[in-house]
Amino acid sequence: MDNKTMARLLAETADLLEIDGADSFRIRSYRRAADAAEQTTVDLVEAASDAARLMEIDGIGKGMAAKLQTIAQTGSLEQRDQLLAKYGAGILDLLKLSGMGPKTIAFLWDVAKIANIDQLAEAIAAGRLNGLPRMGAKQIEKLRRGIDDFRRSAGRFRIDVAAEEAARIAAYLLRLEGIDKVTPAGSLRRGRETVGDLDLLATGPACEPGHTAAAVEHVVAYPGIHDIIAKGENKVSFNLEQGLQVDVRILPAASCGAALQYFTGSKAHNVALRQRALKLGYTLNEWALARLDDGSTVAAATEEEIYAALGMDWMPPEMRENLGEIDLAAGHKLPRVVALGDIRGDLHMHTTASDGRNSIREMAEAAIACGYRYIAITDHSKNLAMTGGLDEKRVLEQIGQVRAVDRALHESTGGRIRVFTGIEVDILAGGAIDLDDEVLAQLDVVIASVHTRFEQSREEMTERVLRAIENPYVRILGHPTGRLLLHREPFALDMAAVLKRAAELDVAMEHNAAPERLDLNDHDLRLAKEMGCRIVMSSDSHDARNLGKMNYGVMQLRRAWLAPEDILNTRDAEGFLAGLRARP
DNA sequence: GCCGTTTTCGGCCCGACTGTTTTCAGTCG
Repeated sequence: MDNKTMARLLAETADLLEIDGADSFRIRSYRRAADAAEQTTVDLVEAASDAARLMEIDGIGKGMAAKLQTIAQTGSLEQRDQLLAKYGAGILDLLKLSGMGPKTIAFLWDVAKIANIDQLAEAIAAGRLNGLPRMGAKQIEKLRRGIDDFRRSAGRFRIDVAAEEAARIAAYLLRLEGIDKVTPAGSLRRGRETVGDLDLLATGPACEPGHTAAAVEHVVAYPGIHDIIAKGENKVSFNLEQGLQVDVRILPAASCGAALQYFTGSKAHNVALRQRALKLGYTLNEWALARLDDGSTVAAATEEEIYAALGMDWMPPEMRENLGEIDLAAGHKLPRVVALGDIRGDLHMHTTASDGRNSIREMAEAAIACGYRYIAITDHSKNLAMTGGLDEKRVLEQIGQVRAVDRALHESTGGRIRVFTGIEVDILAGGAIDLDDEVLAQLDVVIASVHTRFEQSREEMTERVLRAIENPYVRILGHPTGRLLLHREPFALDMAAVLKRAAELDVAMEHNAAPERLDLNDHDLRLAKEMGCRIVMSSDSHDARNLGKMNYGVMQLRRAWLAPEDILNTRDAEGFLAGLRARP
């Protein structure tokens, strides 16, 4: 049991209590405790032996400490179990549907005993929701669309979630003497936003042919396994508790490169590569690149050798989608794609002034530790009231604070870092911005983001965003598609029109590296480049610890073949500011 | 259920937007 799981149990209890109509402040306490459990660096299971230690954590009181102890001991929580027994496990899925909140769920359970998504879909199809209070045609249509969205994403996992699982399993596998290396392959390695299953390649003395029994037994003993799908001499497949399927392949070191290449894919890339191999008189499979005539191995131990034997340069996994990379690699003309180390500044982050967890100075110091040369502090503006967003007066105060930190750090670190002032303003109906222009004029970076989801037509949504970026002080369009991965479809937005206008107005597009967002997808990013749109990579950190975590976002940029020069914040501070739209 | 006290109970982030209303409940951030 890790902190994350404990946090999940508390959060689910909060959801269930909310559906059950419990006191809203008590529910908030569970949410706070769940957040605290997820954020804390204290190992909760270890600390559970001493309630006082748990209570030192902000948001954990006497009651929560006792509950955490129970979870640590029994792996479960009574309130949650009872409510799940009452409503069924599927009730929590309903909460994931767009437009479905606890009140609606409770209501539908009361009047129609709807307890999961299938029952809701069935009730809609049978017209049993028609005529119910607050259930008009539009509301029902919204729920129907929510179900479609949910089902489309079912079975896929966000890349960061999958990567964490992969790391956990890898750490476990490496505990066996004789497994030296575990490498993730598949869509995880290619940097897809979501992955359907995990491919892990294990090598080492215990993975050599004829000696894999101990390794196989070690794999099947992994504690997180829900059920085992297949178990052979060099492959074990299983499902994890959360439904993620994992294939662990046990491979001889000699075939490592061939296997890595083969299982990384993509399928289309591999098909094209095998065709090329055949033309050259070779055959390529997961064991080796071999000669067709006598079957002798040409290359197998590393990917580089295999690509080289095929007359090609090695390429990053993100590029392997058969979109022209094979010919380019054969002609030694692969473009250099951006890497994490190219990013020199982070332009979107929050502090305790709104909903962040750290001060301006702490963010700046964390940025230095990441090797960044500049950051911008961009708290929420007043319209996002629940985050404690800043009004005009507080923005002006914060500008002073940021400048002071900038000066102080400039002196103490010898110009190691620049701290820019900024704000993340909200785009209101009609494209209005929720802060006065006179205040915006004083900020280095103004990010305009759409936060609220509107059930508006594509035309109206697009118009709204186009209006917003016409504001002369808006320099970056944030959350351009407003999507949250796996939860919601992106806003219906004419991205081509938005990108074109942004390019004309010199407004940069933000590619938000937060893995739940990754605001622009592969297609949008390619389009942005085509349109000559400036792109800014940012972390949207609410915690200093997330500041350097742009790896998934950068993988996305690489998938779109973007070069360092396509990204504004690969430049130095002056170059970055100069690349942004000029302030009037 | 947590917190901070005026130390034993009262306060706890709130504004925009939608749909179904006809004055507001529910969802979202």
